[in-house]
Amino acid sequence: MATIKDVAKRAGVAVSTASYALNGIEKVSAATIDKVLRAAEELNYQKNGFASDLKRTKTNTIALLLSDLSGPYFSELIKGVQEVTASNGFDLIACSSVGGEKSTASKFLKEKRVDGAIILAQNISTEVIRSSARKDFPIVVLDRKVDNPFVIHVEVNNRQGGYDATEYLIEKGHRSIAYVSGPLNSHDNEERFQGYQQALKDHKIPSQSRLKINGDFTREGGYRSTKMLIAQQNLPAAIFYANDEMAIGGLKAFSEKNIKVPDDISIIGFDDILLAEYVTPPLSTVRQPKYEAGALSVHMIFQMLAGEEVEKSFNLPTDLVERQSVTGHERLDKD
Amino acid sequence: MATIKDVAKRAGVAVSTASYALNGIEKVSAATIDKVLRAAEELNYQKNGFASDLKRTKTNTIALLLSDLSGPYFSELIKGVQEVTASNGFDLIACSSVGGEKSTASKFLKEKRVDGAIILAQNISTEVIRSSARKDFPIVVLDRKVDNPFVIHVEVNNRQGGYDATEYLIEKGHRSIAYVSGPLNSHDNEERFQGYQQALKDHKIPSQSRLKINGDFTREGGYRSTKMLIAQQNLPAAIFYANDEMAIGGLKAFSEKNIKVPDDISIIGFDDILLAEYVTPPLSTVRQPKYEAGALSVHMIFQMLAGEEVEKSFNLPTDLVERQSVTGHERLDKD
DNA sequence: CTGTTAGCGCCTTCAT
DNA sequence: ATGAAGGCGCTAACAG
Repeated sequence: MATIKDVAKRAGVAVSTASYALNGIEKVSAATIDKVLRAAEELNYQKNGFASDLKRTKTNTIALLLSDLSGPYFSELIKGVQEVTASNGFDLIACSSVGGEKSTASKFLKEKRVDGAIILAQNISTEVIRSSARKDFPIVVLDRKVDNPFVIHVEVNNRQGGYDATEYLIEKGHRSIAYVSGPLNSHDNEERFQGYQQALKDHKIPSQSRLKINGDFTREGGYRSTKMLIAQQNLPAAIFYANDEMAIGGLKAFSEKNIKVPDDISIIGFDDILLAEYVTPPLSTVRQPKYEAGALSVHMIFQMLAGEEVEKSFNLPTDLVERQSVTGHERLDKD
Repeated sequence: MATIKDVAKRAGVAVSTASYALNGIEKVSAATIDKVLRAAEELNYQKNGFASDLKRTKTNTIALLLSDLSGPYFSELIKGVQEVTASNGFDLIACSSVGGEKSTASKFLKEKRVDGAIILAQNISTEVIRSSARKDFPIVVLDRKVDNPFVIHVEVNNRQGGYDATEYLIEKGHRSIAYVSGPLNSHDNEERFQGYQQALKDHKIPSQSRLKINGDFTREGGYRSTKMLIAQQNLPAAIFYANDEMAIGGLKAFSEKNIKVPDDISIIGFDDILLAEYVTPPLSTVRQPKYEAGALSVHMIFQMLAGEEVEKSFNLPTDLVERQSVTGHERLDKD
């Protein structure tokens, strides 16, 4: 591989001159630029990005660290991040944190291979984040709290979202409402659950522990939980699934048992993933402002990078989207 | 930021010793390792990834260059790539090529910031790919042909897939079959179209140019094309959409005009995206082995990296997946 | 087992 | 306008 040295030699100039010419710095004559460019062309010269970054101590790229690159869930978020990043002339790379501590994502964090990072990946330890963030390496976290002046929190208001979903069900006349939860260590899940509890309480509906059941945020988990609920012979009037994936799993369980949604039971999800609109019946859910979250995150990174004083915590509102998985008719409740 | 020098000084050893200790190279005593690690800990030392890569001239990471990170279409492909990459102890980063020549993706290619790359991004020029690939930087392309001994082609047999889809429609008794195409400059589209034409020919069905219409691979495009077809008052018995997105757009157009699929018209797509199973009616389509393509791609990169002699071109078979958008009853055809 | 040292390829100050 | 030279932080001979 040709280096800048080779180019300089071939063009018959000093390395520094070649560097100037290559980087378009106004210090060399047109003739020299021409010579250098031609030499570079002939040698098929490509600059070595690392050497350059090392010298500049700046990469002009930010990283998006995701627990799973292939998750369709991230689509909108990525779009938000991507657009803002590009419009600021920065590069964006995405990497996955499968593998936990030794994942690519952790490595990028620890080795400061980028100028800033946005994290949505449970399996990266808070400790790593805390010890990596610093003035010239701001980090935005979307799924937790980290105690460090250089990390910014962008959250959606999961609690309010959970509250709204539950209250919506209540207002439709349902009183026994189950909650199919995500993993217990999930902050998001916890918040949604708090909202659910609060809504129940505000409407003077006693919460029953048998109606809280774990679905692990997966479609499979939602399917299993729903089957259990069905097996209990005492179906609630409505179910609030802590995310859409689980709700879709639930839909499958119901359809297998020939239980009609929403005629026999009302269900609502959370997230508003792409699929929600296409399942049968179309799933009512709580939309998360994912695009906005992504865009805001990058925005904050740039502000931090510019040394500006910024808000450290953001809370984005959710929207209830009504489709057809909830009805207004209360079914006969036996409890 | 603390450097290895600081660590060495604090531990009271030479830099090389610190380096050995930090990298777990069997050359230092346990006591020294301990001293160094402690010093590193105290200084909150993090290695500078660039310096390290620069020195090693090896990054242990491969890049996946996609035209759009947020496309749900890539999900399975990414999964295949990710798993194989991880199981080989390499890192994976994904980046987008929005922005064309000056995109992050192009930059990664040109500046050799990774050890190998997998490309599925129309808007990266073949020229850049050709001039970047070399012995220590193998590239696999999923969407074109590039003339360079260090680029490998992994293709899905689009032609056969197009043929199969068309023949399937023919066997179901349909004779007037429209083709809603993708962008004309798309290699994939062209192949699918060839397959379509060939099947028609083999079954002695004349192809009519009015039945070929451009849908641009987008849902919107499929919607528009379908409306045009409907407006012509002379609907074909079946439509082969060159991808699922367009077919889903078509479904919308039909439902608006109250035309029943598959009773009034049969349609088939291509890709088998996640949604295909969930639309109404579930879409029959041609599945692309995306996971396999991803896995195979990385695999080939590793082989190249290991200096092995390898096959330069692969052609993966497609599967026809029957769902409910095609019927066996031919409708009355007027042409 | 530990220390000295020479670069990796590039950028950039300083001198010419 | 151009050239010489000193690092950026790290690794890996080589010497002890």
